[in-house]
Amino acid sequence: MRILLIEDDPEASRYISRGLREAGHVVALADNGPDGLSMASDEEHDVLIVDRMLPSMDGLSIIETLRSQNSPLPILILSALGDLEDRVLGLRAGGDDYLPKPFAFEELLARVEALGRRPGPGSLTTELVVADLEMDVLTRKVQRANQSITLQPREFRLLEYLMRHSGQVVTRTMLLENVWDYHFDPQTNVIDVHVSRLRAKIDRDFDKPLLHTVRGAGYMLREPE
Amino acid sequence: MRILLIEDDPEASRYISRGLREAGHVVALADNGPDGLSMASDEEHDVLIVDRMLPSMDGLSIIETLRSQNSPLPILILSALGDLEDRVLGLRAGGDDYLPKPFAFEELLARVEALGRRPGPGSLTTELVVADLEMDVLTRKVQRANQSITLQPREFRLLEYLMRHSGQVVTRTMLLENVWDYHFDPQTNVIDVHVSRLRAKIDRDFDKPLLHTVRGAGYMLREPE
DNA sequence: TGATTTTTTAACGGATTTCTCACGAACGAA
DNA sequence: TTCGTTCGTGAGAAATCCGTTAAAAAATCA
Repeated sequence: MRILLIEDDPEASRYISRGLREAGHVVALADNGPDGLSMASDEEHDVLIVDRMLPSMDGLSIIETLRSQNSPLPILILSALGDLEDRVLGLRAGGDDYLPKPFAFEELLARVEALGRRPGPGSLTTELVVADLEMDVLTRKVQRANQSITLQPREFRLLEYLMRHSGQVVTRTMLLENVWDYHFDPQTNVIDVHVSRLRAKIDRDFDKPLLHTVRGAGYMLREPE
Repeated sequence: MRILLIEDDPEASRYISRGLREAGHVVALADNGPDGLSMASDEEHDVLIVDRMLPSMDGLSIIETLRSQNSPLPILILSALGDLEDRVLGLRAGGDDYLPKPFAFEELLARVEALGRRPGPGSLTTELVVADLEMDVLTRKVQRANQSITLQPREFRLLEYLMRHSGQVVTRTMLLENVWDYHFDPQTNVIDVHVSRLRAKIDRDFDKPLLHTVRGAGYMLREPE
């Protein structure tokens, strides 16, 4: 795997790159923000590891710049700040994972490899189609049978997730995790309520329902027979 | 993957175990330290997830005890304490990875799977086949001889478990643990009832039965001669 | 800030699923 | 065969799950 490491501290840099190489990866180094950014823009790498704090250009700025250029590169943020708030900041800026320093090298390796394995955000399609239901993620337009449908933001995320997993059963846990960003069970029926409203919009006025409940398991969006 | 979870908070416990099961793992639960420790000593698990803070016996003590018994079990520590000192303590005690609460469920999953040294969810078998009986775990479709079969959720779990252990005798205890999440004997014939109904669906209308009872021992799903 | 929109919670009914119970059948040992 | 045990099945009871509505809470925007 080709990994780009942006890290100003030479000692940390040597330690990390050495370990990654031993694990069979190809590592490129940048010891400052601007250099790192231009290297990252080349799209020659599979994963970017970036230090949160850099002298000239902050790690977060690098991430923001890359994301504004629509770079799909998976990014792991290293930081001396371990608190939740900082984690959230990093992930909001467009980071994919966050590792507080100091860390066990194994942990770094596991996360980097996990990031590299998954298809980056850039590889996502922006136009989703299931039967006569269509969604354009960029313009946020949704149509069924060429009739335009207006969705609330949460309904939109819900439908997007269902469409990206059409033909599969989507469990409640998956929805909480990916549509609500809840990492616990809220003990309420939020999901049911939103599914109900979504149904009213995409299924009620049409012949064949697309959104099916799989009792005891979750929901499934699928093409009618 | 067989995962042992030691967690006293029932809500967290339910949430985590449910998600792990949905990802295709087999989860055993302990809600206190001593129970967890004795279960962990059985060497029946591939990964241990343990809460750092437990009422009676601290998570760290469990880890230390296991390590002193030379257990090689990979251990993931969950903790509300996110600071460095606590991480180091945990890893020193013999933990392999450390995850501060709150966490994204997918992060937990990725780490657990990394620890278990198995390729991620992609390689999990989602299509099970025994003779002319087929199950797709993702779409929840079950067919025998290309005839579609509708199962209730519990029947589905039961059949999935039997198929994943086809050719082996599956005991009642195994079923209670893994299909019902019971860690005690309910003193009723739940299992018999469900096996009976499952048989009606997968065996009754077909020539060769696949699901056999092994008197005094349990059941076995296997290919006909 | 206050008004409006959006999301979440709560309550309840209906439907489905699961469990329990009772009893009969099958099995194996003497 | 007979007896004790284990297993299978049908039917009803109990528990659970899901959908809807309305109202409260939170977020957004002017």
